[in-house]
Amino acid sequence: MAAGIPQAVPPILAVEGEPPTGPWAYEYKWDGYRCCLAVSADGKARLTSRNGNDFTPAYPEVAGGAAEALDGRAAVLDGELVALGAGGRPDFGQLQRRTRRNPGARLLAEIPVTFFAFDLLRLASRDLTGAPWTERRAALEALGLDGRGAFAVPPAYTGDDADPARLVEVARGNGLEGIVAKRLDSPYLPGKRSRLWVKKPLFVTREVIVGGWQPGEGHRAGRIGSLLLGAYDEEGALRYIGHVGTGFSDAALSGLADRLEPLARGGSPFDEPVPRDRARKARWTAPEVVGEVTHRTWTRDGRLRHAAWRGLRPDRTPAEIVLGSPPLPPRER
DNA sequence: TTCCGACAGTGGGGTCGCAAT
DNA sequence: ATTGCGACCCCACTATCGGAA
Repeated sequence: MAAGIPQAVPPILAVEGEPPTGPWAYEYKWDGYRCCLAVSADGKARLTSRNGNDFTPAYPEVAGGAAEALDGRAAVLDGELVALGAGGRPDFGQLQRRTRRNPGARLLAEIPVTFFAFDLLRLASRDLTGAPWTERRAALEALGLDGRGAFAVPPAYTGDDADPARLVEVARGNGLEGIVAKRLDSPYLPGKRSRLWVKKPLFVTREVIVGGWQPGEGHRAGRIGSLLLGAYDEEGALRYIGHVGTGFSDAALSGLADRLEPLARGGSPFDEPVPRDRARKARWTAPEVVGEVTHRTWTRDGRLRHAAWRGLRPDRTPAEIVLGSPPLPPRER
């Protein structure tokens, strides 16, 4: 451990649920890497991931700019490392393109990252984790970090500004992940999942066509591991839109196996190539089963990101499942 | 008694580095 | 040179268990 740098604090984790009303603050939920930034008084800094890995070398503009931004004050900050893409929206795919070990200068220039500081856990020698959120927030804002170098202090809404329903709508309209509610009097509980923070992520519900499946492993060996999903484009071609491997109960898994078994066929039903490592393990089926999934966004390659199975849609026929039809807005869940 | 939080284990998309082919 | 694999990141889930409420 380098001398002088305060120890990283494991992040407090939010539970998922409806944002409470009352003595709560609301912030937007940012799509990036949750990180702890610890800075010593002599300007040394370390960026630590949620699982305790050292991200300092991968994002030198954050650690390197910390000393200047803090003007020689030792501090420990909780925040989200975010890559801002088109329109200033967080772009997780861009963030992933930044290497961990050997960040190249070219990539650094092309993909700037910003550290969104949203909590202050230590300032100089003072431990703030036991202080209420309002006090920590005031101390964070007093640091004047917002807009300095790679740093931002995203807004927090309290009092009259604090209308979670409206903030959810704003988040939806701006392509953000959702909102997080934090109780005004809450201390910071390092490493704990706590009801003091409540996150409300946004999801899209989408109907999909099942074009095959992949066997499971471990305690799901001999059963379905994941489903290969598709949808028709406007030209009537069945496009491959990714996999879903979670959200099934044991009963749903068995039901799906029964439903898909008579539809087995030798080759892919998709009208475009499925990635080779996926196709290798695939068991193809006729594209006759329609189901429903939730997901957050699309990847650059047109795959569902963070998809979860919701259930069969026997009321729908595959021909109805067309991409490019009016997209459903993200739905609250 | 019920409920909640923590944990383990399954699955996804993605990137990078390294070893095997 | 290509491929496969693991280690990381983000994440959504199910199933289970023990302790708190």
